[in-house]
Amino acid sequence: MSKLYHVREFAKLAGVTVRALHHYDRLGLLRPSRTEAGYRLYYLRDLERLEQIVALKFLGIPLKQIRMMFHRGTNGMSDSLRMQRRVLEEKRRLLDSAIRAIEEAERATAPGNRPDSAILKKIIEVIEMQDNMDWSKKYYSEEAQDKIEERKKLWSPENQERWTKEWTDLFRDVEAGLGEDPASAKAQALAARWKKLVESFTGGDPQIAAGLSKMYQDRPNWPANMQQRMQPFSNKKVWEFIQRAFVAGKDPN
Amino acid sequence: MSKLYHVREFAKLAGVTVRALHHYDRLGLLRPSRTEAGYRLYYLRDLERLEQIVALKFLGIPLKQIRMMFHRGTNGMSDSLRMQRRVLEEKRRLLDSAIRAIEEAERATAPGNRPDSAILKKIIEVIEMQDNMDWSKKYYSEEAQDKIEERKKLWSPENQERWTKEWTDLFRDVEAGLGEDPASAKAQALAARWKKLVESFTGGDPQIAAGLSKMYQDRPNWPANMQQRMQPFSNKKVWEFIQRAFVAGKDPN
DNA sequence: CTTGACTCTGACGTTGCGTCAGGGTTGAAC
DNA sequence: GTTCAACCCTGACGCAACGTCAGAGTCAAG
Repeated sequence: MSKLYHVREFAKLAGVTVRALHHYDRLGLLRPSRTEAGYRLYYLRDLERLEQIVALKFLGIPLKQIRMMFHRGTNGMSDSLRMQRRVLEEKRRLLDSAIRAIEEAERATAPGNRPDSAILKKIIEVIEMQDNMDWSKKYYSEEAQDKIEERKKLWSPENQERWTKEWTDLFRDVEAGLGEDPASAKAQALAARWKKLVESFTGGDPQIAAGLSKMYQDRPNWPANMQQRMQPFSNKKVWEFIQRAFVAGKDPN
Repeated sequence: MSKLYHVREFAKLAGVTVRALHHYDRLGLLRPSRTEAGYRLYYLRDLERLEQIVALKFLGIPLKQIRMMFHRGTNGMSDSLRMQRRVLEEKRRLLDSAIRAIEEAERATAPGNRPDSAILKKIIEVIEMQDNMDWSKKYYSEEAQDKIEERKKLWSPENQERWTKEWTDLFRDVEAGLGEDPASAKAQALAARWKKLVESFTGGDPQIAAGLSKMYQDRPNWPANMQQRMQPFSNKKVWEFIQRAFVAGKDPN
């Protein structure tokens, strides 16, 4: 009874190409029987197998692994699926952030036809910010993360540029004044500028400030590109000077 | 001034591998100068280029296309990005449905360690339902789509199986009774069963019914696998008979 | 001069087929 | 019996973005 199919028929039946069937045959995923002349012959029960292959492929599972799943048919299916789900979720994370990067760049450069370089700069900026956010997350409590999300609304490109400039300037000024007495008016003025800049990030929130501090403590474990970007601010003497200035300011006897 | 870098240094600086730099060189994406001995030498300005490449690659744009974007630097950037966004969004759709398929299969087979074949069956079922939903969408109005979403809650595996069986049985019964008078009690009973089954899908909603009708009219354009699945219900005489029975039922003089 | 740390090019491997190319098979029409 | 269209077969190369040797040259230090 059970009808026999030649490749083309069978392929159409399952919605795949002939070449794919050849491929699965060679990989040992689905081996049909043969006519004397060597033509492939498929039975209907092969269709079930093929549908399973197609389904697992749709889930992004590599053919070799599919073969293994069939081969040593030990019920490892659900484990494989759990793993695959995590793989796919990770892929989705990356996809999402790529899409968001394009969206933000489009929004930011929408008015007027900016030159390509401006768009690219924006894209790079967004991507970098995303993965900075990503790894810096671990330093902040859940609540602090939410609050940062709130404050991100203030992070316009102009503001970011301004903050960068202010930090650079301040750092240079402190470096130049390292000889001063930390309790001096000059040093206190620098400390005040410093405090204000920190607050422009924390918004005065103590939880955000706590996370920021934790992050700073963990400098040695920062990813390479972050260390790179923080290079201009790596002079330890500056940090120590500001630290002393704060102490001197708080305890004025 | 502007420092010169050897491959390894430069690669570390940008967070890519040496091999990748070789590759970009060969593809003409980033050609460094060379020492007399043939060693690659990178300048700092090459870093900017490289960062752009990495960024575009992150967005999933193929290297060849990146090269073209640089090469004929005509401001096609924003167009490329718009296109790429759509590509990525499509990918995300597929990813999402793969993830949903796994999730649903896990939920459906969670209690107890089902054999692999049961899990696979569930996966296939979910995938097929998803893309049926996908293409059938175009036949329904927005409102009808929402209502269908509502009614999908009733689509338990048991119900689906039951409906399939009832349709198959009914179709067979009508086929057997094609000789009857459409106005006869027997024919009217069949028509009533038919009507009830349709309503089990539409829930009596006229908008859903309208979409269903549109879909039926468009049979010739159904995707192959759907035609395949509808094969058992393709006997035109059955549809015509039911049509006549409905007419006879409505107009009983 | 040797050694260790780099660098170079060339070439194969990976993933899932698409796409020829060269050559049999089959069933029907002439 | 032949011929023709329509299929079928098995290689083998191509694609994307590098990873991974392999064999060989370069450079600075000891």
